[in-house]
Amino acid sequence: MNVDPPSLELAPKAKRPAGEPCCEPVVYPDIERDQARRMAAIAKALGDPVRLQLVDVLRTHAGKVCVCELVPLFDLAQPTVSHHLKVLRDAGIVGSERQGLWAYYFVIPDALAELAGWLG
Amino acid sequence: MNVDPPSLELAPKAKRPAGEPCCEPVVYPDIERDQARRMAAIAKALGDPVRLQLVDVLRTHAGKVCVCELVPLFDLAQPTVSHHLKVLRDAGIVGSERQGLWAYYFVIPDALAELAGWLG
DNA sequence: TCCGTAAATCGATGAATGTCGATCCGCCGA
DNA sequence: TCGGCGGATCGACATTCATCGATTTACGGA
Repeated sequence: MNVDPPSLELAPKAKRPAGEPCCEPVVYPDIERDQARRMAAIAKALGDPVRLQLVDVLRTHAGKVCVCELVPLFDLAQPTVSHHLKVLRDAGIVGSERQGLWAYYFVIPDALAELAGWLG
Repeated sequence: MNVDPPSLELAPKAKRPAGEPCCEPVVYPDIERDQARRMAAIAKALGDPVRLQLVDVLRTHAGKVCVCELVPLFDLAQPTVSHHLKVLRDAGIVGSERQGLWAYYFVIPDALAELAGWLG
């Protein structure tokens, strides 16, 4: 668990006199910042237990699921669940479709692919 | 992109008279709720572009990285970066180690494994 | 012992978030 | 045409969050 590597190239080679920077700055390409913003937005939407369970249910039952099935899963008021679904929709994770009185939600394929790939 | 499945088993079989529930409730085991809480906590910690980039840098440079290398990567004050590192540490994603004046951070192996596995 | 430096902590502040009740909108059956 | 239902939206509220400047802590060099 606790690693103890000799010292990586970016770390200070040894003790230096104070007053000088301990190491050369790490460059971080701006291109990856956009990717980081996208993935962080997805992670943020998943960063709530209710929303993560909503996505889990939607993924488990591949296909569309009626909102009236999702609300009783949680000890929350209906507007609250609707709000969480909207957050997931705005993040591009789920989509919705109305059929008469009922509304159905489904996971958008590949919406989580980038984050999943980054996580390994 | 836009699926159009016939109708999954959990959806109402057909149009029903209003006043009756449109479908039987989906059961969601309480055991998975704990897992959802854990993964949501991880996702929440990653749900900020700065923190996600911090983890990315730490993962790219396998090993320990000095805080003094991380701060200039962002247009943020040093206490702000320190705060984000604390959030990641509290979430169990990274660990820290002091060596003299400097502090080194590293990614804790398998900290992201559960979320990564769930994402597929 | 004293000073300078790296990093963490504190306190404040403005913005975002989760939750709810009340209300509104669309669609259906009567 | 009307009433009822599912679901979305609105407004309010308390809480959390991201950020900063100022301060504190810990360590090393002189």
